[in-house]
Amino acid sequence: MNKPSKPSQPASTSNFIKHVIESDLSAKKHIAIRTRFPPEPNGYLHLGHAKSILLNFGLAKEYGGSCNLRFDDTNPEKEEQEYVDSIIDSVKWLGADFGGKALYASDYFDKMYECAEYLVTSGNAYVDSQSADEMKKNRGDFTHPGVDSPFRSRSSAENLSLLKEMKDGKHPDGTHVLRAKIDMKSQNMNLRDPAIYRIKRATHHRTGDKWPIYPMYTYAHPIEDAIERITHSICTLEFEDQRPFYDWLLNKLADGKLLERPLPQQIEFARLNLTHVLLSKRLLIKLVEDKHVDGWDDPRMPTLAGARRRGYTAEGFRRFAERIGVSKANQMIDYSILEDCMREHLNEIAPRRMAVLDPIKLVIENYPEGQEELMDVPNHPQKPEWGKRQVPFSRELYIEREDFTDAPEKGYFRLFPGNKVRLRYAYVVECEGWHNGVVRCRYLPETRSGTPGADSVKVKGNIHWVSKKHAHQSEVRLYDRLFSAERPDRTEHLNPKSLNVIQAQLERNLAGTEAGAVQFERHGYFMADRGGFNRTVTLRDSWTRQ
RNA sequence: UGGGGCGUCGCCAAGCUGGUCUAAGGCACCGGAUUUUGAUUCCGGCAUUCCUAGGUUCGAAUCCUAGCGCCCCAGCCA
Repeated sequence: MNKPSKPSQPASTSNFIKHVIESDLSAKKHIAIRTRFPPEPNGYLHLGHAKSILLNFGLAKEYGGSCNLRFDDTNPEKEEQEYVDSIIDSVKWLGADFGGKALYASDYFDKMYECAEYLVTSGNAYVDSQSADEMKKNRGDFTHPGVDSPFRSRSSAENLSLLKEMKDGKHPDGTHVLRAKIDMKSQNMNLRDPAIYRIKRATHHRTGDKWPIYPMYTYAHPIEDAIERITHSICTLEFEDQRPFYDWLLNKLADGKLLERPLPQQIEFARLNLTHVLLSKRLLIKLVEDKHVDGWDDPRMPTLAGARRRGYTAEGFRRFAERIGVSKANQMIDYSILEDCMREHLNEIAPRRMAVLDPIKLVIENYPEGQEELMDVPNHPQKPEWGKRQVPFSRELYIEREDFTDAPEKGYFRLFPGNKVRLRYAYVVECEGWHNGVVRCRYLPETRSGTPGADSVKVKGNIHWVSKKHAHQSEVRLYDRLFSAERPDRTEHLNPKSLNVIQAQLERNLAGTEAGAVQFERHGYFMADRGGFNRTVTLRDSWTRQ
């Protein structure tokens, strides 16, 4: 018997973020690092978020620092408590330690507003009263510099009273916006006086109707980081152009003594791209609303809630994150890598069971009618310490339709007339033929597993079975990828065969409330869910692949 | 088109203050061994080459120059 696999211990490879952290630490810039995972509560967490979560929390753990879970709830129109709850749930499930207390950008609204007044009085921000269209027009484009707003030169006294009026709800939505005063001619579009506060009469899921104005992400995020004393603010590549503003803002505010140094540093990495999955929030919502799937936690969904029901494990995700690494080069990861990580972990933790998914009957003609035996079956062939269980054996069994053929192709070594095969953990049988949909064979009594004669007859094939009389019928959901296209971007790419619900015959030990992950031998890993089993991932198969 | 990034084996990815790089590791793939899961495990193989072309140097994936390719930016979204 093989030794249990040793836990794969990938020498945690280095990456550019670790270099920055290590040099900051050795330069004593920080005594300990603090990172953060800052989702907007406007949807369910998906596979892409897993990379970010594992990166941020992983770094904190590796360097003995900490990592905050912070909701970036600055746009009340899109955000809901339902999302907050599901996000917390998923983050915990992934095993991330955020100290048990989630933080909220909305808790800093007062401080942010105070900072805004400072910016206005120090001449670094102004209230613009152009329409959105005018602002857009005056921003210019890649080749043309923007032009200053006619309101750009308002006095700071006027700006301050206008800002206060905005805050006090004296102006309708869209009539004014607070802008940072930087450079309308900057080559970086983000520095052409970015909007930092807008008037928006929307009820916030936490602050209710207290605020008629809300800070923009661009403005809020750096302040959130600084307030929480984040040392390394890790985000995805598309925010690179935002970094100059991040630094500009924080330095102004630190100069004004509104924030403390050392200031957080933004670092960008490439987001996860996976083949065959779609992570666009808009389309994910469409899948749910148009009932292409059964909710956000449908096991086919690329959400963490769905992955969990599918049977994916947090440890599997950790291995995945370790495998794919972190860099600034856009990556396109094949979905099979994720599956392989799950398979690798499940192989270590899933007890083995027998289940016939596509049953046909097999009758052992020379086995006494009415006789039953209990076979000792190991719960995990590589882990004898997991013990054995007893599985009833009798004259009539279910076997897998695929395990019999009357016209064997070259290389096929399972059941066909004249061939011998072992009924796993039981006897070797010889196939006599096939009649009325029933496979007939004779068993060799001396070959019972575990007895001295077990190996007296050598066979290549080894198939699983379930005693017909003792079988436990159950619903099993076989999942395939949701999208057949490698890079799906519309519902037309949906795989019509992504779900196949069947009634399977399981060994009776699978009945009842036994939970968690199991391996159906020779099939794959399955997760008990809602009265049945979900196929998490199949076993590797070098035969049908040929 | 202006700006910001990125380009090392089929997919990721170390290396990038020049020599120990005829380039680490993982996945995939190809052998071969073990195996009562065509699974697992084990052992072996797998880039004279680092987007291209020049240059600097005794010596370059690492420095310089010029190209090429891909990604991101013109929300009162995040």
